[in-house]
Amino acid sequence: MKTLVICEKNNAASRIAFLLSDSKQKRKQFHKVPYYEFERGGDDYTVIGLRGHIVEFDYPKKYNQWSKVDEDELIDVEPEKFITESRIVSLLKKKGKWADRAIVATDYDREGELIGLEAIRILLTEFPDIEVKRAKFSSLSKSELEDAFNDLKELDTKLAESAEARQEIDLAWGAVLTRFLSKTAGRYGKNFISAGRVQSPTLALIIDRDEEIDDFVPDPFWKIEALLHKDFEFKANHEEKRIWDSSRAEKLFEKLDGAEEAVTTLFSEKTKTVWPLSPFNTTQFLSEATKLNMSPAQAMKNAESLYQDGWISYPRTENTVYPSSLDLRSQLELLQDSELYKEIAEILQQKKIKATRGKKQTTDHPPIYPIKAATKKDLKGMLWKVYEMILRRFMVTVSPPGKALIRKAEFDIRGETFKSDGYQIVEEGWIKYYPYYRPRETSVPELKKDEKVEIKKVDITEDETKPPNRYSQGGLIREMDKLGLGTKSTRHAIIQKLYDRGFVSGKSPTGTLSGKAVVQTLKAHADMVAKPEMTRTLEEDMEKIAEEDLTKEKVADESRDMLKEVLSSLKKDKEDIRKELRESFREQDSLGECPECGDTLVIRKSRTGRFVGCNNYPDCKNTYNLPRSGTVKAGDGKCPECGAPKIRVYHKGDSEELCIDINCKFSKDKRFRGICPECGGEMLEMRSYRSKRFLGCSNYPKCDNTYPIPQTGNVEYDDKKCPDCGAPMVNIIKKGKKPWELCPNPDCDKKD
DNA sequence: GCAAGGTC
Repeated sequence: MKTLVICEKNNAASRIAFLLSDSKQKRKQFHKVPYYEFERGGDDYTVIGLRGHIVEFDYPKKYNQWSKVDEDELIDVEPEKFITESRIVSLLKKKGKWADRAIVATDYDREGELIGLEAIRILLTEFPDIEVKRAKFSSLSKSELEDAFNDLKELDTKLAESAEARQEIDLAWGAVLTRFLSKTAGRYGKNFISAGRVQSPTLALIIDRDEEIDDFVPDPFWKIEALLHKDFEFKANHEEKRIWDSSRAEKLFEKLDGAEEAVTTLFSEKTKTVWPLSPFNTTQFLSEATKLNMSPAQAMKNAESLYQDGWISYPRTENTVYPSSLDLRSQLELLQDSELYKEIAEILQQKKIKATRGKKQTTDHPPIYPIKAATKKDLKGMLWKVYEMILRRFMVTVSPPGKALIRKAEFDIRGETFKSDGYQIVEEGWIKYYPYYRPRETSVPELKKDEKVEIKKVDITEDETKPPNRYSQGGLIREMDKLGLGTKSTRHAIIQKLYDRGFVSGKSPTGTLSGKAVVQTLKAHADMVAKPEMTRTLEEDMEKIAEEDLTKEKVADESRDMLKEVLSSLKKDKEDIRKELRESFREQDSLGECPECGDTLVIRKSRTGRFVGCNNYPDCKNTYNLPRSGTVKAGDGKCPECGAPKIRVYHKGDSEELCIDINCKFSKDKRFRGICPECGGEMLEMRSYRSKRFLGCSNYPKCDNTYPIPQTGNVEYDDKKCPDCGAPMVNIIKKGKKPWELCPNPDCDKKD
């Protein structure tokens, strides 16, 4: 029998072929798509890896013009499937012609079932006689695979259909709401306003937290602290940690002022085991990566690249328990060739190597761990940082626990009770391998009951209650995980999307005016998309579809009816929504006040690029040119030269403040680097379309003299001219290196 | 120029 095996991705295909053939598989290619062939039990096998979904679910092309299609009409349009991976499809067809049987061996989950079905549908349209089977396995181990292929099941079309229901619902709600909001606010092109089942509740989380912080009213309180001394200085707090009443605090302090001796009334100490951390799954990895100063999206990008190049295991996993098939000792031995060989050697000295286990145990993939040893020479920059964190996390999970000494002491000072809590690491264990975790230690000396302790001083300090913290990006990933929003593969991208749309900004995402306005509109008219419940209901419905208690059609129709109601409510208040959205976007995009008419200056797009225009156009025709590259935001105040607003231009890594009028003296002075030796004009520092900096003559296009300057390091100028060619000399200042001076002119003889 | 879900 000729068997075609269909896998979720090439990596899985290669491994499955390897394991089923006892490494006798042959790798082949068709239009650069790899596949694998071997013989097993007298049958011929071909294994193909897909690339996740090979078709895209979308509306027919003729509905692409937003202005020509009413959203009401769109709700009832039946989407189609478009092939997105044509090379894989042609390989499928070529092998379909050859095969008698197809075995779906994609990931054993809902989306995997649909990915398999998509490939099968393509096969069956041309070769309806192929027998279809499903291999169900939850890890890519030899024994599981053998079992699965010896006991083939049927493809679960109901499960796949439940995933299709999700696709239909997500597209309908996403497209209808996105188009309605964008059209209503007049935001077209890449300025569109989006909404969706996952992104909108996530945005609402951020906005809600912002509101909590804005509405927070701090409550003042006082605390009284004694500085004691035995062997060393340590602190003791009054048993009332927060004293709300100022006069009571005052009285207490007066009572204690001048006290010289504290009497120990209680002392206890014990040691506590500090257990090592559990293995990394995607959520925990991304959340930890915040400590590397990386956004989840950047961390994921680096992890994917490490995975592609064979340094780490699959980075998209929910699992926090290593499979029993992973030999921890030999894995550590293998990793000894890495930068951290010394630490790994220490860990290997344990008689027994045992790994910690996290709470989540799934069988999709193993937790993230390093599969190949790397040194700093192999990996640079952020890649190394991410690899090191994954390596150290793996080391920690197989390291001995630490020990902490916990001391509690209570004192009597003039009839008042004071308390000290000590926490000290006495055995580092795993902690020394993991610099990302630094416990806060406080020392309390060994004491005896009734022992008298010297008081250095007693302090009273005023403090106040604090609002909750903003979500860090890592914290947001954890919250989404908890609420079931998105998946391990999509959460980082969803957060990135909120940034890209301008709904949030800052390192810890904070809502912008437009983000706030969008959430407000959705809460008023489409409450369900702004809440995580929509996902929860959808999950329940999908389960019912898979179990045949509901049909996909029924679920989709009900959802469409709900969407219709939401849309009519939105339409009823369209004018209010328009006002609200426009106002917030105008304020957000504002670069300041127009000096001609007092209205708002905003960035406009033209065919050739961008410029600043007045919101009062056509009544006010005031415009300004903008630099070609960089992100432009409102600056701080007005230009001292001409009174127009200042702007701030952001480039990767730095920013500069200029007058909105780049031809104004203020802007020119800021960019002035010397005199052009060709025409006597001014050499200004400029940026190319790609944000590359260079020196250009202010008389362009009359004079086209330019000089390249270094892209890294700080560049300074000191009015010196090159003695040879007259170009302004450039001083380059790089971290850890002596500053050096150079002539930027590539044609200059003095260049060295 | 729409969503979210796979994967590169």
